[in-house]
Amino acid sequence: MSLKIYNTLSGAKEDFVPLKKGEVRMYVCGVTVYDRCHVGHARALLTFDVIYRHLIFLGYRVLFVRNFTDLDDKIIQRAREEGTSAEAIADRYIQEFNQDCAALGLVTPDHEPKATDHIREMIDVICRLEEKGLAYRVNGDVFFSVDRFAGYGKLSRRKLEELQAGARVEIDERKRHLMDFALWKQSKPGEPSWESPWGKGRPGWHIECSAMSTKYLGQPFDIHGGGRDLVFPHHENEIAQSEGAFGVMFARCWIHNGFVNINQEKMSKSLGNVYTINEVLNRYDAAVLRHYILTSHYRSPLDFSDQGLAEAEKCVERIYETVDRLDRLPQPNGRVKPGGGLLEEYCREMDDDFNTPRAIALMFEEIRALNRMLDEGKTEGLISRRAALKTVAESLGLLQEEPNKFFGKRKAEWLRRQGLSSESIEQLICRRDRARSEKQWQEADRIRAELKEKGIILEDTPGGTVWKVK
RNA sequence: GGCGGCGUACCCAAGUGGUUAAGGGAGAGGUCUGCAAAACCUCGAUGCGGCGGUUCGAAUCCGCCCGCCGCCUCCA
Repeated sequence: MSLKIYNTLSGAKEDFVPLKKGEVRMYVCGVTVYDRCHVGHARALLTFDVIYRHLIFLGYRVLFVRNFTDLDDKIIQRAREEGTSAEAIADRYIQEFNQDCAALGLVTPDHEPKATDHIREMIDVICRLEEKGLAYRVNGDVFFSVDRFAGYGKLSRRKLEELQAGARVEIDERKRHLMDFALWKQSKPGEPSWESPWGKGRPGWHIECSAMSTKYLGQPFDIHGGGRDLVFPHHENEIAQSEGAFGVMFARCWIHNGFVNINQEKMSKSLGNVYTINEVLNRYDAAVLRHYILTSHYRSPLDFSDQGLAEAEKCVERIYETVDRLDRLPQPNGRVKPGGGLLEEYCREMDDDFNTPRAIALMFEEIRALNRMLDEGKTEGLISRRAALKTVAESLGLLQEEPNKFFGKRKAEWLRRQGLSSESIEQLICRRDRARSEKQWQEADRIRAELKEKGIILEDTPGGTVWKVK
């Protein structure tokens, strides 16, 4: 049993063997901080969060780096529009990003380098490229010379001729080859700029990831990830720069997540169909969004919809309900060894290119089995199976809090919106219980209907009446 | 124009050569319950966009066709 990962570089699932035994070095392209993050970002973040969690589950030490692109045309433009500095824009959206990540329950990378903190390193890489004849200057700009790098196109499986034939890029006459790209740009007035061997300017987009990944992870390193859209040109160019500069392989395994669509269309600002993470999390628990995203395989396109979110919410409630039931069983002292076979099956599915839909299916099969045991009062093996279920749910990041807290949050939020107090509800429940004990069913049902009007559902359990939100 | 992907039940979504095509949601029937709710049980695609082909055997491989999408330009 071993981990297999689909490697964009080879176009096939491969056995994953890290460079150093027991240790994985992973770099994931982060965000350009010029606006709020949307569910597309959430998918990328969650995909690599789960990949990270599975690597940890397998017992690897993981060194995880995710960058911030805080230097970019869009940031500069935004700053101009708002009459502020690029730095202020970047800072604001880094903060927003950190809030989103915390709300999503993501693990924190070991390093989150910012491009602007690594100008020196980028300049060093560009100098190396110049020395090797892979870069050339035009006035204050420096370009990478794609046809001097033999492997250009190997990640996106494109040939330079094909790119040339179909390119719709604006032709920059100063470039030797149409696909040459900027390593360093001469700064225009009012733009952020740094001193360099080529005069005042700023780095091109791709060079930051080459410089920062190598700084924190060395070269080569094990996993490089990001959204599908980054395959070309971003990652292709990173490879060209890094392998060109250092003469050794850059990243060994490339992982790319699929896109989020809205009604079969790409989510984009121009189409006006963007859901921000914040908007979704105002309406649903983070586990709901996570569950929704993980029920599709990470490489498939995912169609985002309100109906999908609502369904995911029911699934997540089911998980928490079951864990809640299980948690009422005795809690033995000391560690319980997870049992029942779930862990092995879970591992097998996740080892197959992170098949989270299958992993979730297994979890629900176990949930059904455990609920049945609880219904029938069978307890043999239940404690260890509970431990296994929780381990799996935690490893997927779907179970990050106690059921009480999960349901409590929803109740509190509902009460706040409805302007109700929990006391008033408890009171009604008390009255109903009294009516029930006196077999005044009409009165009891009237109170239940009254609460239902307010979106509150009652459950009469052997341990008393509990209430839930809708 | 080049490259790549997708089309599985009412909806979402696994499965990529071999017993009865996962799982979830919705729906129907049932158990439990004063009645409910939750949970559990049962049912649900003789068929995997269409047509051919390869094979003892295909949702799964090949060809063609139809429909949809992405990348080639900033983009998760």
